[in-house]
Amino acid sequence: MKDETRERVLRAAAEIGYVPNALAQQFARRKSGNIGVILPFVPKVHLFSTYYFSEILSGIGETAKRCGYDLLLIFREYGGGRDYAKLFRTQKIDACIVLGSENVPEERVALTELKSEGYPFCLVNQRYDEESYATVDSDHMAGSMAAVNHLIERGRRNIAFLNGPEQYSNSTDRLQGYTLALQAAGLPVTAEQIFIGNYSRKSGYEMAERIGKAIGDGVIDAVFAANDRMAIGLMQGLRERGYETGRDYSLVGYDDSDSSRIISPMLTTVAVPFYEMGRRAAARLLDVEYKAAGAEGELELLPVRLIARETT
Amino acid sequence: MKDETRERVLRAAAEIGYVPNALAQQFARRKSGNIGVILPFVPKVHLFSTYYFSEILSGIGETAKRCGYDLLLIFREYGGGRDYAKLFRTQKIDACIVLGSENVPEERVALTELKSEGYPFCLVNQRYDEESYATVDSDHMAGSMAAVNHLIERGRRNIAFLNGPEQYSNSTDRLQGYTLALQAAGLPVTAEQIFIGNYSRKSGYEMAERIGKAIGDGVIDAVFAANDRMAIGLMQGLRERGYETGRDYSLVGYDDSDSSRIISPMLTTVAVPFYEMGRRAAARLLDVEYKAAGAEGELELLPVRLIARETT
DNA sequence: GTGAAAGCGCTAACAG
DNA sequence: CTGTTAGCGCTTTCAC
Repeated sequence: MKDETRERVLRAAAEIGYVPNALAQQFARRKSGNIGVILPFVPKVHLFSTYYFSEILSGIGETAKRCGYDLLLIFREYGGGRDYAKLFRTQKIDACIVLGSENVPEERVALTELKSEGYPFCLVNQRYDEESYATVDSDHMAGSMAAVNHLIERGRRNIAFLNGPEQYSNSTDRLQGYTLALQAAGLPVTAEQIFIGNYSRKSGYEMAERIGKAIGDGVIDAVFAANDRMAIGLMQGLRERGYETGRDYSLVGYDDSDSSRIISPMLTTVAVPFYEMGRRAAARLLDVEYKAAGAEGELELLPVRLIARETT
Repeated sequence: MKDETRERVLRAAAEIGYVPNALAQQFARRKSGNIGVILPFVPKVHLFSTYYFSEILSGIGETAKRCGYDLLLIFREYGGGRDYAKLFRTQKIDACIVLGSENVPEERVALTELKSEGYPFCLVNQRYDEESYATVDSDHMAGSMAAVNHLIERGRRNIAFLNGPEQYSNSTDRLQGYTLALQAAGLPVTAEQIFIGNYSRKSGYEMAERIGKAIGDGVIDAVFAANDRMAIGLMQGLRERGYETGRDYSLVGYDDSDSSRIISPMLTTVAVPFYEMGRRAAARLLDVEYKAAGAEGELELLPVRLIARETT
């Protein structure tokens, strides 16, 4: 339109103190301008305390802001439903990112529904091999192989694995990486070397009883833990039993969380680009340029990096 | 209305798969149903990584959900404006909670505007003595006194204080508590004993040079740090210089963060009810019952608790 | 207790 | 390029 007209309108608007009403805009446009972030229910732990979510969320926030979207937080609750599609039907959100998704029946139902109804969504840090959803994940298989290979290079031969629950692709990916690395090195993979926690520090701590015994018996000389929290809990538990990293066993964690740098000895771990994962998930949903750039594949796998520190 | 009518309507709605449109509801009601949470810009640190915000946010989320509100995250950006009032004018939010507020001119302007226009908002963990805003804070003066008294009881006499920037009431409150406790014990308060960091681990780490020297000179035998992150950074820095807690100095942190339990030796600290603070702030804004119960005062001060651990 | 209708403040489509 | 107008899907008010 004519510059002068624009001027005139703008001036008039300023004069009467006009401010557009976002509610009316959203209504008329039939777009909420919100991107929903679905957060899992984590009992006891106040969710964000986990480094993991915090970083991803920050990444999402950065991109959402850049694209003119607001971030709507959806807290799932204990035993609460997963009617993600309803959020779209009621138009509360235009797109959504699912964090902490887990491969259980009701989650699969919810995601299938989202997909079949054509709502834009993206998973972060969880893959479903049966079904192809837009996903941003990191290469945890490679990360796990790197962790185990690192232990092998350090001369360790009896490497235990402290994994998380199998409903997370994170866990199964790591198991695969662990197994592959051992096999490649010609080392046996035995069920007795594999322990399952729940990614909490407490579960790592409690595992110290069994793992400590195995170390004492000389059947384990290193542990690869599927996240830093469990690694740290384990380290503390083992210390109480008189076992020290370095002297009695080597230890590798996963996530490169703040804690891994704080504890002593500092934890060797695998750095995951959580922030970047959040950014990409949001960009895929919101950023026209990013879409145009052809992030074709349904699954993006980001590289991870081993960070060698004192526990190895 | 008649039960039968209700039934009939509900049935018809189910039949045609009717779902209310939240956008239209919000528009017609002139209520967004959103509570905004304003997050400070923290350079470098991806905000949520801080235990502090994570906990508060979880508390807000719990209450918002209970009251039927959604949580809209507002990320401030570097150098970005603080036009909080605009969020209300555009009707994006019905109420808001300001996290990480800091006493600087432009923030005061923004808050004054909110108040003068009568928008409902609440500050968390930051007080303004000049102006009375709805606020939920913890009793950091008492917490600091408890920390310092604890050191005194342990026989320490030359207690340094590693504080944060003065634009946070947190910092000034702690300074006051520190000062009061020393005075009550008849100990001198000298400027040489007071150090200022910025609440980051790095700033604590860097302070180890000066504090280490003071310990070496025998003029300091204990440090009270205004948060755990700085305490931990300091501890690491001092360790590199050959000073160990217990043997060479005592140390008290603040926040009772996860990290305080993870490091070794475990950090004596002050527990702050962050989660509860978030809950209350939200309840004050949203919960009719809570309002009715008469949370009259503009300022709520929650109690904190000293947690004695190994560093003292 | 029920039905009808007038907005809410914008967007988008269309005529001038 | 500009001005006009018909909705968007609900809530609320008002008759009945």
